[in-house]
Amino acid sequence: MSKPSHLAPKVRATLTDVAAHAGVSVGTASKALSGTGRMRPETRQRVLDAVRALDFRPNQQAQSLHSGRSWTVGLMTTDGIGRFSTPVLLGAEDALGAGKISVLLCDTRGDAIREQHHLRNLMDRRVDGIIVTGRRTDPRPPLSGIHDGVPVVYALSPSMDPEDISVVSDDAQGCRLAIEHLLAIGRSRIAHVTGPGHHAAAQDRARYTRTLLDEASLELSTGRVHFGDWSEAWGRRAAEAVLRAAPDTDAFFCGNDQIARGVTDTLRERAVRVPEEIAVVGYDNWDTMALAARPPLTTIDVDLTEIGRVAALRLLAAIDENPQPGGVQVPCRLVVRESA
Amino acid sequence: MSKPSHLAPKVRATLTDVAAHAGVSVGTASKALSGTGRMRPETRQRVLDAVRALDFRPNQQAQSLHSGRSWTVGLMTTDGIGRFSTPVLLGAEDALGAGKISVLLCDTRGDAIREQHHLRNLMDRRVDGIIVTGRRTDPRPPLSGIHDGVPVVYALSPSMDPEDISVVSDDAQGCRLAIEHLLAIGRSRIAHVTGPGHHAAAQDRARYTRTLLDEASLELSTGRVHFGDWSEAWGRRAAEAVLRAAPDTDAFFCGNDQIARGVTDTLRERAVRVPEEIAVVGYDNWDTMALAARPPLTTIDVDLTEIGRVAALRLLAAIDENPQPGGVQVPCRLVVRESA
DNA sequence: AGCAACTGCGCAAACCTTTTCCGAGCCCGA
DNA sequence: TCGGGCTCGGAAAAGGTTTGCGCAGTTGCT
Repeated sequence: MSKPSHLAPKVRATLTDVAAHAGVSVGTASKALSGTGRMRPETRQRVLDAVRALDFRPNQQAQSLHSGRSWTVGLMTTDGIGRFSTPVLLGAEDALGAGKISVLLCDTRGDAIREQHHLRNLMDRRVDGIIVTGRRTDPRPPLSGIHDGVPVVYALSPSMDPEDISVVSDDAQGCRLAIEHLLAIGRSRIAHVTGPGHHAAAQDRARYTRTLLDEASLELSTGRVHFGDWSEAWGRRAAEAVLRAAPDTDAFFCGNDQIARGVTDTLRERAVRVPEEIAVVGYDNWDTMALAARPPLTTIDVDLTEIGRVAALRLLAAIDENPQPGGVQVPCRLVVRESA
Repeated sequence: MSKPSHLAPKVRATLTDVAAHAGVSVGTASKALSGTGRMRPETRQRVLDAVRALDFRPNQQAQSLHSGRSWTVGLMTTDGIGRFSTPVLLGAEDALGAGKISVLLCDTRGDAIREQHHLRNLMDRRVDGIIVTGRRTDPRPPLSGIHDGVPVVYALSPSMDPEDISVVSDDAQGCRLAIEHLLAIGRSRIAHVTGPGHHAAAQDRARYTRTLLDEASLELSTGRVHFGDWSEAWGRRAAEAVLRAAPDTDAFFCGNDQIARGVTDTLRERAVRVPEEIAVVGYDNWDTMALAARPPLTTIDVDLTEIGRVAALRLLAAIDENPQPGGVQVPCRLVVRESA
C-alpha cells in the first residue's frame, strides 16, 4: 500500500519536472545545469529558478547508469573493524569524500567465502575501485575472483603480489626513530619485547631493531628478542624475565603499547624509576594505553589515518587511469612523553 | 586511453547479450531470470545457459533505477568510529548484509555541516534508509533537513523526538545486574565512581544506582556519587578519596571499565585484596581493559553488536512499511570475572 | 468444426539523466 | 532582399532492467 498521493506530493522532482516548470525541454535543462552548450542567459536563469523552486537534485543512479561510474568505492576490511582498520577506514573515507565518492563498507570477518560474496556484490554495484585493509601487517593473498578493470589498493596489509598497489607503514623507519631516540638519551643496554614471532609486525620490527643496534655496534641486553603475545600480561612477565637475565638493562623497546604498559607496571612494582633508571618505548601510540600508563608512554605513532588517506589517493589515481603500482611506505612519528 | 578491445573482451555481459545468445528478446530473458511470466522450460533453460556462458550478472544500478530501491542504507556515525560505534556498525552491517543490503558509510565528525552534506548525498543516492549512531548515550537532535519518506533509526544515541525509532542500551537493567550481584555476594557499603555529570551515561547510571540501593534500604558508602571523567587516572584518584572518606567501603561500582581499572590499580598498591576485601564492578566489558586489569574485571557487557543488529532489523521493518516507532532497550549481560 | 481459452514470447514503455545531432530562427552583411 | 553563419533549443538515443500488453499459435471443449 503506498500512501495516497495527496499526502505525498513531494516525490522528488526530476529533470523533466524542472524543464516543464521552466518551459524548456529536458535537454536544454540539462545543458543549463551542466554548463555545456550555449543558451540565452535568461533561459539558463529560468532553469536555475525552476531547480530552486522544485528543490531538484539529480538522481545519482541515473547519472551513474549513464556515465558508467558509480562514484563509489568498496572498502573491505578483513577482520571486524578493529583498532587498526578503523583509523585507516576514516582516513580513506575522508579523502574519498572530498572527491564526491562514497564508501561501501564490507566486513569479511576473515572469511574467504564472505570475501567472495562481498566482492561479487561490489562488482554488481559497479564500484569504481576497492580498498582492502586488514588488521595484521602480514602480506595477504591478492583479491581472488574477477574484478575486471576495477583497481584495488591494499592498505596496512600489503598484497603478496608486488605488482599490486599496497600502502603500508614504514616499520623500518619507525624502529629507527625508537632506537635512535634511546641512543640519543644515552641508553646502550636495550631489551626488545614483542608479539608472536609468526606475526610480520613482530618479526620485522625485531629484525630492524637488531640491524639498528648492529649499526651502533651494540647488541640486545638479553642477547635475544623476547617474543610472546601483544598483551600487557606478557609485557609484565617479560619485564621480569629481562630484569633477571640482564639486570643492567637500561631501556625497553616494545612491539606495541600494551606490552610497554605491562613493562612499566612491572618496573613500577619493583620501584624502578622510569625513565631515570630504565626507559620504555612503545609502538602504535594507542592513546588509551599510552596515556594511562605510568608514566605516559613515549611511543611510535603509526599514522594509520594517513595510510588510509594515501591509499584513497592512490586508488583515485588508479581510477583516473594513472595507476602507480607497487608499494608505498608511510612514515611513522616519534611521540615523546615521559617514559623515555 | 582505454585498452585495445581485443585485450578487454570481457566488458561484462548485459541482458541484451544474454538474450541474443539465447535467441530470445530481452524481456523474455528478464522473465526467465526473475521467474515471472510463463514460458517453455527449454526456453528458460536456453536463457540460463546463456547466463552461465556469458557470466552474466545483472547491473544493480539499472535495477535500482527501475525499482526505485537502491538496496543500500546510509550509516552515519557522528564522531569517528570509536570503540562504541564500531561494534554497532558491525552488528548493523551483518544484519543488513543478510538482507542483500549494503552499507554506505558516512562520518560526520560531529559536525552539523558535514552531517547535512552527507545527508544530501545519501538522499541523492536514493538510500532505502538511514541509521544514525554516536558515541555518547545522550539524546541527539533528530536528523534535520529533508529525508522525505526515508526511514531513520537512531542507535546508541537516541533521538530527542520520542516518535523516532531509537535503539539504546538498557542502562537501568545494567545497573540492576551490577548492584544485585554486589548485594548477592554480601556487599553493603558500595561506592559509585563514574564519568562527567553532564554525560547522560554517567547521570543515568548514578540515578539508577541510587534507586536500587534505596530499594535495598542502603545508601552509597560515601553518601554521594563521585563524578569525574572516564579515565583510569580518575579511577585511581577517586579510589583514594573513597578510601579516605569511607574506609568501610566494601565494593566499587564504576561507570566504565577504565575507571574500574584505575580503582583496582589503587587498591593493589594499597595491598587491598580484590575481591576479598573490596569488590570492583566495571561497565562496558571492554576486553583490553577488563582482561588486563588485576584481577580481571567483573563488568556489565553492553551488547553493542546487538544494538546494531536490532537497529538494522527495525530499519528493515520500517523500509517494508512496518515501522515500529519509539524506543527499544537492548538488555545488558553481567560478565563475572575475578574482581567481584 | 468452430470457438474460446490459454500458452509462449516479443514489443515497447518506463525509470532518469546526459549527450549528440540537427533544425529553426535570427542577425548581419553583401 | 537574400544568403551565410551563428545561436539557441528541441528531439532522440543511450545506459540496463522490468513489466504490461498484445499477438500468434495451440489446445480443448462442445
